[in-house]
Amino acid sequence: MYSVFMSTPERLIESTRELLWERGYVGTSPKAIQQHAGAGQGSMYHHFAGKPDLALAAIRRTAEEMRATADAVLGGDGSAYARIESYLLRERDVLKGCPVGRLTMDPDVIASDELRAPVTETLDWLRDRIAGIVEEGRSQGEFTDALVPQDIASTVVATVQGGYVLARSSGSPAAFDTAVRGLLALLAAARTPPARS
Amino acid sequence: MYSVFMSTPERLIESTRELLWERGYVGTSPKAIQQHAGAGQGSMYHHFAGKPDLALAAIRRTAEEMRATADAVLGGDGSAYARIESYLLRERDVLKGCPVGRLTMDPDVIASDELRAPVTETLDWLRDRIAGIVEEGRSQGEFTDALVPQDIASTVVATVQGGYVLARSSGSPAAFDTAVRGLLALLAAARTPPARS
DNA sequence: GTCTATATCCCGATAGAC
DNA sequence: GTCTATCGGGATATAGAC
Repeated sequence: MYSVFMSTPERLIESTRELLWERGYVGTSPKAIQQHAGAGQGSMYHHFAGKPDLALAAIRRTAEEMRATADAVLGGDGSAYARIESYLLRERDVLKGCPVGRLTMDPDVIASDELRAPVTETLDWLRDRIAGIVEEGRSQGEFTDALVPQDIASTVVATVQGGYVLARSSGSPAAFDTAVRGLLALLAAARTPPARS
Repeated sequence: MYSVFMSTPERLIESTRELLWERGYVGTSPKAIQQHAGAGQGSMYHHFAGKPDLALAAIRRTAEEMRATADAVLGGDGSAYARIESYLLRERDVLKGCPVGRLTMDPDVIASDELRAPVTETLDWLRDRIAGIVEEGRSQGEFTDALVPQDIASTVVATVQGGYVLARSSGSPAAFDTAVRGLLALLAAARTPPARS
C-alpha cells in the first residue's frame, strides 16, 4: 500500500489519516489500520499506545497539512476578494468531505479534549486568517465598512464546511460549487462600487 | 425513558432517532437502542428487520419533522429577507448538530441508497424552498437581479450546516451565530437600496 | 521490532421457549 | 410480543516468544 522506504510508524499514521477521512474515528478499527498499513498487531502497539494515540498523531498531521495548503492559497496575490475567491475555488476532494471538519461529527473526538484540540485550532486559525484578509480589504476601501471581518470569515468557513455536506448529500461536487457561487455573488455585492479588480 | 403509553416500536424509533443524532449510524448499536428504549433483544427484532430497517424509520421521521419545522418558519410573514432571517435565527440545539446533515458524514448511510434518500430529499427540498423565497424577493425588487436563487439558497443551507461544524469545533453555539450574522450582513448588502422593511 | 496467542467484551443477528 | 440462549465475528487490547 505504501513505499517500502516508508517506516512502519509512518505507514500506520498515513493509513490512519486515510481511514479517519473515509470512515471517521468511531468507524475506524485498529485492525483495519493494521491491514491498510501492512503492519501486524504487535507492531502497532509497539509504536503507539493505542487507537487514541495513533489517531492523535494522524489528526495533528492532517490539521497541519490543511493549514499549510490554505495559507499558500490565502497568501497569494490580488485583492482581498480575489484571494478569498482563490480559497473558495481551490481544488478539493469534495465528495470525501473535509478531513478536519468531519471530525466534529465524531462523538469520541468531540468528547476528548486532546483529539478535539487540533480541530479547534485549525478552524480557528483559518477563520482568523480569512478575517485578516477581509479587514485588509475593508481598510483598502474594497469592502464596505459595514462588514465585520470575523463574521464574514465565519460565513466563508461555514459555507465551505456546509458545501461538503450538500455535496455528499446529493452525491455530486456540483452542490458544493453552487453554494460557493452564491457566496461569491454576495461578497461581490458587498464590494464598494468604485474599485473593481 | 419514555411514557408507558408509548408502544414498543414507537420507543425504539424515538430512541434510535436520539442515538443517531448523538452518535451517528456507525456509533449506534442495536444493544444501545434496546437499552435506551427499555426493550429486549427479541422485541426489537420482532418489530424491525434489523439495524438498517430501524434506522430508516428513524431517519424518515427526523427528516419529515425537519421539513415541517423549516416550512413553518419560512412560510411566515414579512419580506423575503425577513423570512430567511427568521429561518437562520430560529432556535436550534446547535451543539448537537443537524440531525439530518450529520448523517452525510456517516459512511454506512452514504453507502446505502435507501438510508441516504431521506437526507438528500430533505436538503434538496430545503434549498428549493429557500430558492423560491429568494426568487420572490427578486421579482418584488427586494434583491438585486444579479442573485441566482438556487445559488443563494445553497449558500444559506451551507452556512447553517457549516455553522454546526464551527460550533461543535469550538464547543460554543456562538460560532454558529457569528457565521449567521456574517451571512445576514451579506444578504442585507444585496438588497436594493430603495425598499427596506 | 515483529509475531502469535489469548482475553474480554461488544456487534448484529437467529432460534425457539413462553 | 417478549424473553433467554446461542452464534460467528470484530473491537481493543495484553503477554510473551522470537
